[in-house]
Amino acid sequence: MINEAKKIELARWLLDPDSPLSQEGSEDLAEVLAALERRLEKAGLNKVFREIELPLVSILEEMNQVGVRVDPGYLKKLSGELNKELEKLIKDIYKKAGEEFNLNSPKQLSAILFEKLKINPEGIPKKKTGAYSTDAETLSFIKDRHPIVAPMLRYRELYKLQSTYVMPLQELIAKDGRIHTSFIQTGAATGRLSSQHPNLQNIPVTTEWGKKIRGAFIADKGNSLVSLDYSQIELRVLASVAGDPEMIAAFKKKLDIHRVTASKVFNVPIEEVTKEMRNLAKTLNFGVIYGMGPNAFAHTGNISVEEAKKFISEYFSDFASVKGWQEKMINQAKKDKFVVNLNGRRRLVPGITHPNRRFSSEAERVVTNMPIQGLAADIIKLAMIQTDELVHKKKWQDKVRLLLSIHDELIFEVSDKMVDEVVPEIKKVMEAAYKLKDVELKVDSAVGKNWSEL
DNA sequence: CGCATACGCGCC
DNA sequence: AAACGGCGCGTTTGCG
Repeated sequence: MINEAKKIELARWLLDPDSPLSQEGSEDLAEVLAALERRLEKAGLNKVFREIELPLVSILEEMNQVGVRVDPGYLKKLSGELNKELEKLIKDIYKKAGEEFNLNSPKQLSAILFEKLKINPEGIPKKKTGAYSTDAETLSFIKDRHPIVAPMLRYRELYKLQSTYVMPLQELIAKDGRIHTSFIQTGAATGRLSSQHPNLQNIPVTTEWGKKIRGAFIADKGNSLVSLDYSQIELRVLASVAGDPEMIAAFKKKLDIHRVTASKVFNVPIEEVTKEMRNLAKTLNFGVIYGMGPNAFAHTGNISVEEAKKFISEYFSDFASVKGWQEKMINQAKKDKFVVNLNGRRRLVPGITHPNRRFSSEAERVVTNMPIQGLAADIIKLAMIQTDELVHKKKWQDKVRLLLSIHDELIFEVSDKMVDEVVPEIKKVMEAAYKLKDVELKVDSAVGKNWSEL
């Protein structure tokens, strides 16, 4: 049974997912809930409430309670290795700076780099406090201007891993040897889940040292970790909701979507798409989902603003339905002051008619992004519910446990003996969790003894 | 002193 | 000047 306070929280969040949810209220809960349920009904949110959010409550509680096993000895060793590396870097940086300073202070670092060491600040943006930026992008940009920069970048990378992951994770291992995150159902305005204390949705994956952290997350004895992730779920959702024939055809033919985009915007046959062209197309594909403008695209893609404009306009002529869909969504939102996804999940966008372009543009990006991100979120939630039903139907409760939900992937802990039988079944359920018009869902899976093997 | 903000950065 | 959607978290800094 779900208590009334929880239902009220969910109902309020569905009605206005951006508003902060302060619990409290000694009123008559039943009465408050009844009123909210009438509002949900009127807003077309009944289905999302009853068929997605309510069934998810107990699943999330179970996940939070189960937790994921972490190897404390492994983390301790990793921490020692990181410290050793950090020591070396700190010495080197102090020597090259000619003095000691707080390496974790962007303000002090900025003073060392651009005042004391007189590094040429040309082309370097200033932050709002007036100091030159020292973020990773800036440092990479000036790497050749002074030998202090490379070790500083390295320090940043390793210190981040140490302070955000390796140290805190050790503290958070419970008596059962596992880390218990809290998945927050009302944590994201698009309908996604969030994860806190710790956040297990942003465990490093990119760098070599980052991957090592994933190695600390292990399966129980006699079990394996299994990940199942939706392939290109947001682009598939976009293709479907925009009804774009070119994108739909690409997915039907099981082509690499970024290569297809590259082939179209560069006007070359698909075999002639280079890595660079594909990379730019990938940036473009994601940029469209995020509502990226020419400025941001030029920046990310490392091209001129003029070129960026050309690529974007080429993209929208190649995928005209995407443009048409975005305009339709924006026009509707201007009338309604809210946007809904295919399941009726909504987000209020009062800023859509704001006279200041900065605010109206921001609202427009929300309007074109939320229906995509929010439908993808619905799909993974339905997958959680339906895989849970599968596990119960098959009486696999003791053999298959859902541990993590990371936006487009689910991670299970599965008894070794059951892996071969279970994985194809879960995959099947996930791929059928939601019927997207004209586009199939595709799920990839991986099995390992720890998270870094997945 | 605690707290909010700025900055930076990890993930999808 | 300006930066593209959604998050959570560690550290520094300045404010009350």
